Amino acid sequence: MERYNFKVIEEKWQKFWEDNKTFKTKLDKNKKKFYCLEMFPYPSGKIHMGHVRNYTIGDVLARVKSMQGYNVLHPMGWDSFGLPAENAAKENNLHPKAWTESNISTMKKQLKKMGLSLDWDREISTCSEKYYKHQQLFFLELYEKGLVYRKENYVNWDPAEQTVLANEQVIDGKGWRSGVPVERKKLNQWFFNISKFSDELLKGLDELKNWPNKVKTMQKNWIGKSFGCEIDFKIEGNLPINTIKCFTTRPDTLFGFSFLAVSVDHPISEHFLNDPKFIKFREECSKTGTTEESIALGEKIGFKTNLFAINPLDEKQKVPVYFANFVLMDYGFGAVFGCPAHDQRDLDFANKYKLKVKTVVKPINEDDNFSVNKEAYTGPGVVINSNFLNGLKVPNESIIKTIDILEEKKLGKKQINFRLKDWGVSRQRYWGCPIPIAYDENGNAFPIPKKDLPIKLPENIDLNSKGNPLDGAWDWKKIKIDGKELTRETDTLDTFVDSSWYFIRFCSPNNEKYGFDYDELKYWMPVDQYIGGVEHAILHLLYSRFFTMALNYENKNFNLKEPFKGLFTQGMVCHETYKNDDNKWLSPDEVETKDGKNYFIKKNPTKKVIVGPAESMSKSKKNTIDPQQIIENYGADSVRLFMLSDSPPEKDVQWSDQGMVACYKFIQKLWALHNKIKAKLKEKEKSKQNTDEISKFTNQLIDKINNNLERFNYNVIIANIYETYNFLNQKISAPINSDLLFENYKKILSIISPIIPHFASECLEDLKIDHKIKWPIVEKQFLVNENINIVIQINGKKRSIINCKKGITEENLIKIIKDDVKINKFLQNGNNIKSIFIKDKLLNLIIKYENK
RNA sequence: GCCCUCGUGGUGAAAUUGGUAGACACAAAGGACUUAAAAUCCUUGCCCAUUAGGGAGUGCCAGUUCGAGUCUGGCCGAGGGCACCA
Repeated sequence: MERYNFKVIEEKWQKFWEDNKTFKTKLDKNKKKFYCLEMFPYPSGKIHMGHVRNYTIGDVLARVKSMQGYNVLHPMGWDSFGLPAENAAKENNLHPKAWTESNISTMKKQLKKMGLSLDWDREISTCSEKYYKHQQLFFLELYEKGLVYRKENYVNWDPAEQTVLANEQVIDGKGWRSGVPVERKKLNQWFFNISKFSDELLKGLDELKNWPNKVKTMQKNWIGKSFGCEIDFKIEGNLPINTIKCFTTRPDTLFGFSFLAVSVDHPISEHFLNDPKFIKFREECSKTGTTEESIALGEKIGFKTNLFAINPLDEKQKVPVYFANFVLMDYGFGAVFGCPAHDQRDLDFANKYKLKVKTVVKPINEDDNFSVNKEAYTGPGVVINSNFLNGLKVPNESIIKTIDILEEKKLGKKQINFRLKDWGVSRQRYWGCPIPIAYDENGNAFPIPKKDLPIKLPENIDLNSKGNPLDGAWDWKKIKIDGKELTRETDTLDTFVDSSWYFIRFCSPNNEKYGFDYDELKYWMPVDQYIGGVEHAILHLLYSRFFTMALNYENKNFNLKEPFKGLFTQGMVCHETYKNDDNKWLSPDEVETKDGKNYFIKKNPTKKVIVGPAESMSKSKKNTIDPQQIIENYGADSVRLFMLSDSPPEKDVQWSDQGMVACYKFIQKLWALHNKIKAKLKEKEKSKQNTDEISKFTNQLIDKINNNLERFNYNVIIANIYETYNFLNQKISAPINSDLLFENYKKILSIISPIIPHFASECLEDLKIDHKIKWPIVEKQFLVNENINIVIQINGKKRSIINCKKGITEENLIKIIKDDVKINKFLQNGNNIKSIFIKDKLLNLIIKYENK
């Protein structure tokens, strides 16, 4: 027998699949569809282990569904706009387009080496004008529907990338990609009106039964719906300000009112612009708002005005008005009423400026003298010290009643507020989708006529200019529309826009007229199973949901609200980290170990290596393993097997060289077994011995795997396959009926084929079985076992296991166990006062011992 | 601070509805084959016992139950998300 030569065999089958267009998909209304999609990659240069894991999980599912008779759409493309291309262009003096295309070509080859069942005829690339021309048209359509608008706004400015970031892209006050503290800057920006769909985005989550709760919770928190009311506070003072509007979720604490705080960007600030002290205060706020320390400390600072706010429920109560750094202009009305006793933030502020703290809610168990000093009380209880509100139950009754009172007196009204803000999509960079808008000399915006689309990116451009290279592209910028001289918008769209509809494009990737074809959209969408990293829980997944709703808005033909019916978020691939004594990262290639505990530097084996914990693979920590190397060394099937072994797919998996080798060896063992089986089949054995055993095993295996597939327990499926090997390898030495062996082995091969497709195809061909094999159907009669193990417990403790006929009665079982040595001794000195009998499973005898 | 998830051998982990805890694999130790190594195969796995067997045991403490990894309450620990959101 020859060793299994994965190099030859994998190449052979990959060529076969490509030549035969095995995975090409067409719309076929007679067949049930299944749309399986993995998040498409950014073409950074090479594929990484994260891709390998993601695409293996998806590929297994796509292949299984296809074998089960579904018409499977399983496409792949490239999220190919983005800043790294511009940076690489500067470094290597290579145009972003050339750099991107070269990366795509490399990565495509790598993906093909994995043996994925992808329909490459549907390949798309977001940086291609064939793709983005439709995006520009969508932009104009949304503009017409009023879902896109332009406004001057404070934005998150990333000084390293010289561009604007969306709120979602700011993490701990830093740019999500650059890691540099974000600054505040006022700019004219294009926005998508995502907040219009706040409620819909929130409610839609309830319908997504096949989404992980974790992701739904994250989106729910991000949308941040809160129920409360708006209140107009009357203002007294020497300025022409009559009222300030506030939003509050706790109107029931109005009698604890002690100050009113507004944002420095609040409209009333215009009355203070002549006050140098205020200007200075405002500068301080914009600085502290984004620096690291201020976020960590959360220090509250205020600027006292000479205005006073009047409590609407008690006109005698007048409190000072402050500007405060903690009040955000873009939430609520940019103003809050301060009740320090029942809000920690307000309490911190009140303590700093020595403001009154009046307790108006007490916990149920406390008496009326309860008072707050250092810690605000935010829990449930009863309203006190609040005149006509006294005695109301906090929170539900008190809040609803107070709102009723305020509405009745026309002092306020019920209000629901969302945390979700509109999505700023303007980016000051070259390598992105141009925004189809131009301006006249007064800055008025004009949409570019649809017939003039696409607006292509100019290719000759000075990438070394500061800021956005498009600003200097005068030939491109100047245009004439209907005789009017206009200047193009030079900002490009956030690349998250590109990925917000690519799953729709895959349905009709070659439709030149429009972004999709309604017939195809209707057949393929929604995506049945979407698979990707949990890091996109909010950004990409929320934007995609919004974009789908926006396309659906005022369009009866579209008829799709949620793009992803099922979502699965896989864990990351981790690896130990290594450092030398200069605290510099070392790659796994640079270190070696003999005992698996102590690591040394390869070039200098006397130097010890500091081993850090396993972290997700990243270039900066140098703890990456190059999939290409691994595939070359062990083959795609081995890597696929390893990616699914050991850890459940939703959890992080730790890379292990030994684990990888074990998978490689297992395939070799499977090949040896295959050859033994092949030899056995040639014997044409007619034996009827143990004929049921192998059919039972196979059918129970199929049943188990079906269940595990449904629950994404891929690691358990791999364990089932190991069990199968152990079983067959043992049974093969005894006589087996050849016909039965063939039938069952065929089923077993079909089950493993989605996981290790090259290997399985080779074995099938070797036995002259058609490679287009179907997923086996469980023959239910084999799921039943005639003999069964029943657990015998004495006082709840396992004492014996009895093998007997299925369906045995309690009486007969008791008769049998009386002769069982292990059990008998427990029955000797006691009375059986009770027994619990679970048919075919368990018998628990409760024995009372006397004299004990 | 708030919200969510998770704690099972030396390691990664299994265990549909409460019913044989540790499947499957990695590592380790011992053994077989071999002149030797590699490869392969077998055994072991916490405590007591020569064996037979027994005991403890799923982060900790209680509870419900004939029976708890699984259910309930409290505590401890780890990871993730959000964070002046009024």
